[in-house]
Amino acid sequence: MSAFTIETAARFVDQTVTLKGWLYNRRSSGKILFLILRDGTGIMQCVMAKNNVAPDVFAQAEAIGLESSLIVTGRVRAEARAAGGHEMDVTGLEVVQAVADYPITKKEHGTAFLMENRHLWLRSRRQHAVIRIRHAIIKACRDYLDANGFTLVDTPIFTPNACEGTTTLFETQYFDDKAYLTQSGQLYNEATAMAFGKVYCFGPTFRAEKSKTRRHLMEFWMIEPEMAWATLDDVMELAENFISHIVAFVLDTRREELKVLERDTSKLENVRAPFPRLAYDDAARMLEGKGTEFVYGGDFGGTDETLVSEGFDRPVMVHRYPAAVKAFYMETDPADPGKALCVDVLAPEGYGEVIGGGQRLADLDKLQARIREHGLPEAAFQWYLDLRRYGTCPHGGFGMGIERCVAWLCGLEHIRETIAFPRMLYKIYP
RNA sequence: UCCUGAGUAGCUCAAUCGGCAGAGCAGCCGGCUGUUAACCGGCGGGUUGUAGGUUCAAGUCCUACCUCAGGAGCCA
Repeated sequence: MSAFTIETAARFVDQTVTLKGWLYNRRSSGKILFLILRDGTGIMQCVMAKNNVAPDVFAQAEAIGLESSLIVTGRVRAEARAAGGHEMDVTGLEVVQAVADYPITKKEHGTAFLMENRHLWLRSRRQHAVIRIRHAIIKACRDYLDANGFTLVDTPIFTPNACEGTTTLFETQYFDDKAYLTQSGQLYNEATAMAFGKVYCFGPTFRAEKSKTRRHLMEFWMIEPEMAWATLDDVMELAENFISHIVAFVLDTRREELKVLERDTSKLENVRAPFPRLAYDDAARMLEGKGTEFVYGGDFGGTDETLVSEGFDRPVMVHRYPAAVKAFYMETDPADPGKALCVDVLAPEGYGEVIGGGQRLADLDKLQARIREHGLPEAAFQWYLDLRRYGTCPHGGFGMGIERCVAWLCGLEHIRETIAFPRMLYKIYP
């Protein structure tokens, strides 16, 4: 009986249960009171008839404000008229705390107000659905890699050097030294892949880019698998199977939440491997005459990504970008030395890049030359170069940004809703 | 960092050419035994983001600043 939660109400039909939760909404019709409670697992309508409870209990229930914490006792009943399919006939009520003036009301609010009250906004139905889908996505990521021979080896958050010299790092004091917050676990992944074969890391990453768009956070979570003895083709195959598994798992286990979000799930049903593969040169050709500012040889902008992906009903894998626009550790294409053996997976419906990865440069001399060309401090990379001195081999992997994946699967306008407490440009409260 | 837009009641927004500061929701009081953002009647609620300026008169026009939102670049 103590195990009752709203989510499992179907198992408790015709039983008297105790529900601990919060007052989500209330409607009244004279001598009958509809208390809509939430308990973290769902929402349930609790019906209190005036002649079923003591007069003071009824009066108390009429007076308490939204988000009052309550312990309600009553009998569970299947009821088609109630959202969720079940409701409770209330016989007992204990008010743990009567709340007045809960800031978030039933009518519409602006984004600024809701973000200022993010700690309370999380209680709302939409936000609840998003965070539960996020959880399902993370579980699917781990399950897939765990079931396919990958070992979780987490990488450090404090790092002494930049992974990619171009992006901005958050600098922090490390006793008498400076340290930076990680922006990728990839270089360390390469070390652990040489020790364990197939590995992944999963954790927060930090980018001090002054980006102010619907696709950027200063702090975001990234899952990064890395495989020894892998080519670009292996990396692409992993990426499409990985994403297919995640989408299938979410469709399978989070239907209710997708419904709350009014997500068009037909667009997600198509997401099955294999994904179309598009060479950079072909993608660039698709952009010709589309009126973008894209110039051949450069990277794609957000609108370019949308233009490329809109011709496909599932994610598209764009590979072999010009080496000049990619990071120093990318392996070059033996068939075209100007190109890097890399891949970006572009999500459909304009959600853009969710995965970036590729095959890593395996040769010691070439890697040393590349580090010099990029003006990176060679001394800091000695441990990384050791990986090429002692048993180098073809290897590769990718990183997937969890928040972009959540935004895509949930069909969200803005990435700020994909994490409980988003860190955004100049905004770090609450 | 750059470009654009917005700051008016607790919240979401009105306010015509510069001429008495308004509505819905929330709150409070009352009504209703099946409501679905319930509904119906009544009441209270304002230093119009901040600081200057123009004017008989500024929410409205001008200047600066602050905050927020949208977009760009960069990226996942």
